[in-house]
Amino acid sequence: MATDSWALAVDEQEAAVKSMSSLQIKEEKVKADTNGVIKTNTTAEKTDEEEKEDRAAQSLLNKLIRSNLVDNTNQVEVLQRDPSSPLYSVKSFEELRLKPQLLQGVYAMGFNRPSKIQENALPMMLAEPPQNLIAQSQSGTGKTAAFVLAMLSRVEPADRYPQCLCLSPTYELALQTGKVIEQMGKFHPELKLAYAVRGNKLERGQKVSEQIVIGTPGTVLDWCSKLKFIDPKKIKVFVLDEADVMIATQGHQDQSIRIQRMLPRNCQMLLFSATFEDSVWKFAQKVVPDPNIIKLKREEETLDTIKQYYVLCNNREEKFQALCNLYGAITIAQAMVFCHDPQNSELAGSRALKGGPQVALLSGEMMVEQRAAVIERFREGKEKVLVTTNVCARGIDVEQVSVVINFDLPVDKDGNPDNETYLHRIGRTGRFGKRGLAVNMVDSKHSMNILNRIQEHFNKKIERLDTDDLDEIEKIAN
DNA sequence: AAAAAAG
Repeated sequence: MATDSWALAVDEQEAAVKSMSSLQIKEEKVKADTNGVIKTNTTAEKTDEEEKEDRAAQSLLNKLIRSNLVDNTNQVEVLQRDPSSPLYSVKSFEELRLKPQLLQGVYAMGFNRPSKIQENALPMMLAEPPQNLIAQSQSGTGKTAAFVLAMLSRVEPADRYPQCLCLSPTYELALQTGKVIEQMGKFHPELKLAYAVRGNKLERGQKVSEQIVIGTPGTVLDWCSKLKFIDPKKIKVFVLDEADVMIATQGHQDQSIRIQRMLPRNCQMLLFSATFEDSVWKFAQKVVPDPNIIKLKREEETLDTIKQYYVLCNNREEKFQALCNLYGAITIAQAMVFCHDPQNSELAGSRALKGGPQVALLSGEMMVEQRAAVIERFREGKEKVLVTTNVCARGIDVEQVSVVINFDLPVDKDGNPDNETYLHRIGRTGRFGKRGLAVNMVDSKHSMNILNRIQEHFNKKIERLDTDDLDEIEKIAN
């Protein structure tokens, strides 16, 4: 019997018929969901503070609504480790038999029905006994909400110690995901969330009493081992967001795996990411025992809503000039400019964008308080352009971002193209069905070569753009 | 190369 041949089917009936393989796959097409429009409540005058809260809530809502709308033609592949168990897929949240407070939280966030990935992932994640899951699907398909829901449904609010642990690759993403957890869990008054991130210090000997912990790898590792703020043996659900960077050798592998080893044997592991490079994918299957696997195929289709261009420059100086020429176009909405390192961000911000009032810098070198303030201002639209590094390449969700500029193309430490980071970076735009624009700056034979290899990898033409032709730029930006 | 630590 060939264990590696996946049975393909257009619907569940066919999948059942074709179950001769020990592994099952389900593939289906879905139609766009047309409902789910949410309106802002614009009644009487409100204080600044209230308005700020409203905006934050609205943006969170829009983000989550999106997961009900975006994945219109995607195909889902489901691979179950246990072929004898039926392949469940839910079309409503009621079918999941969630705690009433949690269901209330789900609906309060504007969810009407599960997104495509959630239809399959939720029953798998909530099954008893718990099963591990590795899931790949592009941004905006409801990954965050899916694993947040899994954590919230497993948690026992009466127990005052950490039971669910979620790791994020960056400080900013941990804050963002934490907000989703808080929102969705807000009808459980006794349920609390702790942020295990840089700058969040506890007294010696203190214990974390919050039931859910979101954090970055270094701090979480310290809290679990050296500082003993968390008893890792009591963790029931372990989530790796942006899982591929979390377990990649060049990423946070060391710390993530050390944390994983401290967890109990029966701890449920959930890995989510938009990208899994081949070797990382294999490693993921090695470190996660008996995983269920879900893939939302056709990741290249995300690129269809994003127009990609490149600008040819002769040297770095010309890149500054080109970026300067683009300023008018990119401030129509909001833009993110990605640089190779904090120094280049600094230069791009000061020299090309003149450190303008609309421009903000964000890099890992900065103090966390400052980082939190900058990302908050950018979310609120107080800054139009965020000049940053790979720290913001993944997961950061700011709806108004319509332009991504790769001031430096993404490369790994050997100087090879970093296709995964490229996809994540340009995925900061073109969301919610909106059009997005990505502009890549090329300034040498070497970087042209990198760009060509990125084109080949995604099999997508990246066209040349002349930054001296302002009419053309205006046209594209609109 | 960036990020990630109370080192």
